Amino acid sequence: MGRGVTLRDVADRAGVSSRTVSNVVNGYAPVAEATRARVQQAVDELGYRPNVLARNLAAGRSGQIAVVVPYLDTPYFSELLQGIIRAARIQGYNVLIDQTDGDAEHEKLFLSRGSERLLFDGVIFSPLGLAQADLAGRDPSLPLVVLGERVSDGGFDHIGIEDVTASREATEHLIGLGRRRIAAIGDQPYRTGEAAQLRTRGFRLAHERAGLPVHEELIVSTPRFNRSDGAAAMAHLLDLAEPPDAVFCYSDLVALGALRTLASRGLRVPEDVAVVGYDDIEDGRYANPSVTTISPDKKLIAETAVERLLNRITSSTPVPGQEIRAPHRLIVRESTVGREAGQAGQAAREVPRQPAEEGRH
Amino acid sequence: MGRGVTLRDVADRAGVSSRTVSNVVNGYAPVAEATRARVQQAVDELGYRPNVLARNLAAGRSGQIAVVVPYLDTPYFSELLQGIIRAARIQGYNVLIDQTDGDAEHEKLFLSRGSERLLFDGVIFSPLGLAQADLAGRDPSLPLVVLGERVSDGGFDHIGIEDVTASREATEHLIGLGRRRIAAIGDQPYRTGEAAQLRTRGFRLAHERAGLPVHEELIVSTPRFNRSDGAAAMAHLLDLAEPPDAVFCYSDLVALGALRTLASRGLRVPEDVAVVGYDDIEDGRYANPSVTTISPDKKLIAETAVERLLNRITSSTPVPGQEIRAPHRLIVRESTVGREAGQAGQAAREVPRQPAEEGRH
DNA sequence: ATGAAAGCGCTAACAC
DNA sequence: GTGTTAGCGCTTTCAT
Repeated sequence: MGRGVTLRDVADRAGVSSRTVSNVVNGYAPVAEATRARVQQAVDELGYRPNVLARNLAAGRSGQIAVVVPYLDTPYFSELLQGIIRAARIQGYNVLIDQTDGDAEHEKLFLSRGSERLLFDGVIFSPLGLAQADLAGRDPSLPLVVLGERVSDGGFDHIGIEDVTASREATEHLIGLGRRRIAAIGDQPYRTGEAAQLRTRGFRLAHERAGLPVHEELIVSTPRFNRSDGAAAMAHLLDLAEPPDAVFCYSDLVALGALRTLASRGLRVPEDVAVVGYDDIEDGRYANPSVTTISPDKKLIAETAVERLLNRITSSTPVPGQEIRAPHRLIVRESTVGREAGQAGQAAREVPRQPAEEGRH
Repeated sequence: MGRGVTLRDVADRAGVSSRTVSNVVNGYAPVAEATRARVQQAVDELGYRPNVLARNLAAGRSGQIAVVVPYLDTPYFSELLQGIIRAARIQGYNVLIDQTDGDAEHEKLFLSRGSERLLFDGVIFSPLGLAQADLAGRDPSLPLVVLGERVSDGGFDHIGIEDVTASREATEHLIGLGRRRIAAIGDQPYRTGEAAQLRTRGFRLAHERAGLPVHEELIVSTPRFNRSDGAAAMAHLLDLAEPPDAVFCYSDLVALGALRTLASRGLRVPEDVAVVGYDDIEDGRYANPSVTTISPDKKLIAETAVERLLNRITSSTPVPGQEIRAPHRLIVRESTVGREAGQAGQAAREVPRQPAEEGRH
């Protein structure tokens, strides 16, 4: 049953050469209708299945792309991954997953090793531990698309949203609500925390434009962007002499953690503290209260990443690196404006609604 | 830089045959120390990297396993996947991901095609659309481990938890709390809804043992196990003349959706309605209220799945299919017992605690 | 302990 | 249009 039936077997059976069988199977060169039928019949009878490995070896390509993310169980990445897999499959590519746990060494290894040469034809990479500078040490022959906040050096494509703008908008939303002691959770002042730093910049910029002072003690750093970090940071903020009346969280996960702490302390959201997140993961839409957030166009990011990468892979001439900006929106939900009157008691099949949506960019 | 340096190049450089280089690189046969050093030096100088494809073709294995799940963005699967990738990597295997969207045809295709012969050496498969019977039509030569609620037919290994027992325990927990109108969300009475049916059986069993009647109108079916299904089902239940005072949800996602509806309706959890979930995903631990749940040992499931699969792959003799039961626990959290006194106002870095934990099985 | 050589199964020049 | 054939880069008997 398909075990070990080779192209040659089919060729013998059909009384043609392996070349012709190859052509029939791949639809490459034109083949006479009579021959094609004969070959096809032999293929069916023998249950022939091409050996992908051999094909790839001969063709010098693997038909696989690798996706490297820090954490797989982070909703943002799994949602992105889902889009990437769908897009890749349409183009006939398989997707190999690697998870780095944010470890810089692991990430570096992945880029430097053409090691797995031919195991994958290109990489979609979402660095975390890696600093911009580390990207320089990569294998230049490896087609690469980077997601997140690194900047293209010309040798790869980079896709991201306008972090500074988005963060400014998020903060302005809070300011517009009349909040004046606004905290920020997620800053990462060290070398590789570039995403975080952009968000902090936007946070400051919003204050600046509004002529408001930034309360430095309300900017708290976290090692990661996850729930427990958010919960701990929120606890810290609430223990301050003058706690914040609003929080801009650098991820929805952080926001969810913060909400958890607020609930434990018996504080009301948004009355006592308004909360904004970042990423628009599904958890945030169903959280209680639902989370106001910056929503990057993940589907577009995924599709563009695949498209650019395949373009790089198949192009015979070097492709100049592009900086690509994906659009984002601020989605306003309960964690900043509260539950709208009448939202309780809806029709049976109705899903929690997003009270308002404001398109930007 | 690594482009096209072959074994033969290294051999020439070191003045040995390619056989010897192969031995050195793979550490197979014993090699004289002097030769090994010379070869190693040539390898380093030339920046030689083995071509995985060629190696695999020659060796007749791909060094890859495929993992097939219905949805990637479902936390339960992404958490599982994370464990699988880690375990596989330790054994030197790469992981190829496929997402079926629960489509039975897609799932069937995957099993029947030795199509991608040699693209992966085996499959870890979490079927959803596929019924037990469909598993029979698979390529018998493909090493297979099935996760979830199908039963091994002897040709593959199956890993799952005791669904009936777990569901009974979850329901008994609710009964023990004095609830008498207990609903169940997630039943799937059709052919392929086997996981759901087991849970419904456990649900009934608990009632039976307690000498309590099952309120049939409180068992509601859902197409999937996700948040929106849970939210809609809960809305339906609340619109009944006699709404439930407790709900057993067949996944944490369903529970999260239900919680969302309850909050929108202004109902208190657990005072008005107690909620139990299934899967123990991270969202549930940080939800507000945190979700009491059945916690399968995901790490063990992932590791066992990889171990069994690799065993199948490397074994020269046929391995009889095994039925493997992974342990589970009922983890009691706020959604059934409420917030413990004094939980509000804890130390800064403290993460929301699980009020109580009860080991079972 | 090491070398020579035959494939693994397919693709793609190169001929006819 | 179709056959011939030389690899793709590595593993692996079989000698030595």
